[in-house]
Amino acid sequence: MTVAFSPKSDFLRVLIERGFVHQCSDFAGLDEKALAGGLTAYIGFDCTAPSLHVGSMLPIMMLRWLQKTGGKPIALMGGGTTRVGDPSGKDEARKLLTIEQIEQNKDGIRQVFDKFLDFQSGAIMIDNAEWLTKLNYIDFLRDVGRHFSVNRMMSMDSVKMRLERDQELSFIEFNYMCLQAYDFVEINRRYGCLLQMGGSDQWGNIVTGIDLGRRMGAPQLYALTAPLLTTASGAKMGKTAAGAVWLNADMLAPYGYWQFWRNTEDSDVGRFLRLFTELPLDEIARLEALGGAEINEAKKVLANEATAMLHGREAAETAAETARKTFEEGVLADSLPTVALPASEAIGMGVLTAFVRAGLVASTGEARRQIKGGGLRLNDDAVADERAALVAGDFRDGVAKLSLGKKKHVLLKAE
RNA sequence: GGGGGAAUGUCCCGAGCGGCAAAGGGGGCGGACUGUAAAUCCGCUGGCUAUGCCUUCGCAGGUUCGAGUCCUGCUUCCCCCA
Repeated sequence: MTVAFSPKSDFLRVLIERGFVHQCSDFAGLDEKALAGGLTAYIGFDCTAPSLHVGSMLPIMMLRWLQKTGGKPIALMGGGTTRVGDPSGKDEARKLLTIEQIEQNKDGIRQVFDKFLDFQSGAIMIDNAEWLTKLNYIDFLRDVGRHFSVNRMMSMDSVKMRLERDQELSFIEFNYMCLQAYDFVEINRRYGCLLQMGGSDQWGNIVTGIDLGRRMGAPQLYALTAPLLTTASGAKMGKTAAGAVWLNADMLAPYGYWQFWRNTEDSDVGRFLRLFTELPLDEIARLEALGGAEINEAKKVLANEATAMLHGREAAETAAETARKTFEEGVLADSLPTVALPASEAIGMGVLTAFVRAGLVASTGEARRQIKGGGLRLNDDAVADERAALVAGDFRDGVAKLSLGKKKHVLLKAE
């Protein structure tokens, strides 16, 4: 998406240059506010999982840039809205999370924000449970509900689509918009926040909030959305074979995170460097221009920078080194993911079981199939016999290397 | 309130004359080719202590040697009429 507007403020300039901007309710007006300094903006995050995943990196980076350009970022935890459970999507009797679970999730998510935002100097994290749970239905209807135009909500794309397709749109879901809109007004009232950002799918909700603000006498509010991120081949970002690409280290080790970025498609490298690193644009332009196999250098830079920001420079370097040894030298790197077993159990264990225990395959049946397809390797030799067992000699220095395909390696350690 | 449809492999979509571990796609995984890329081609895509055994077609019963398929009841969803 090319944005024609030429901003005067650093905030908008950086966001536009780097490709964060999809739509804005009023570029000129927002630019002015940003230029005046101290712009406060927020983004909402769900608390449905104990960690955010890469899909959330884009909004997180927007908050980070806001702070870097002199603004005040607010990370809003959806503790209140998560309690209702977002009903969008159709099937699934979705289980409601308990309040304790939500609190735990919040703790996990907070760890990530600590790395990207500076809470000592202005950034804040809030939870909409603080005000939403205290709402009284009658009061809410009287003071807030009357300002919502159902006509208008019916005309929103997300709603129209559902109606046209005869898909159910539950009352809760409809109310979700109202709560989210109310959040915006409430956050403005409490923190003087003028801007809500989010993914492009949030446009309708944000604009509803602006509308509500106007009717409730709030100052002019603004919306800014980021493009929905897909890879160049159209897949949604953030899912890989191993599952979601989590941001918390205890759910995905730095090595795995590094690998995720390293495996970026060629045509995504430049875009991702702009979005997910803070390298200067001319440097990125240089990296992006690399052709052929040289583009791999750009991918390494991307992986290093992105991992360093999340897990620290040291962890990034370790991951890079592990990858270098593993892929470029074919040497066994002792920092690969490791699964430890008692020696008594490990030696004599069937290969099928071993790969299951290492977490590379889900069942012995899958292991069998992978062997047929030549996908499993033990110490870099293809496993040919599914009945083979691990012997003491397989453990060099107590460690055997199990591989699935070319990229996934796990060390099995006999203790 | 009346009438007519629908629910399939625990990722999704979807075929399925009483012999079914169940067609076909998408997605995913693996192999070949490469550069840890893309594109392309090929294979795989219920579980297990495995020439066998066990569990799967909304739920519960029934008919049958044998049920995803036929019958009955129930649940949920959709459409038309009121």
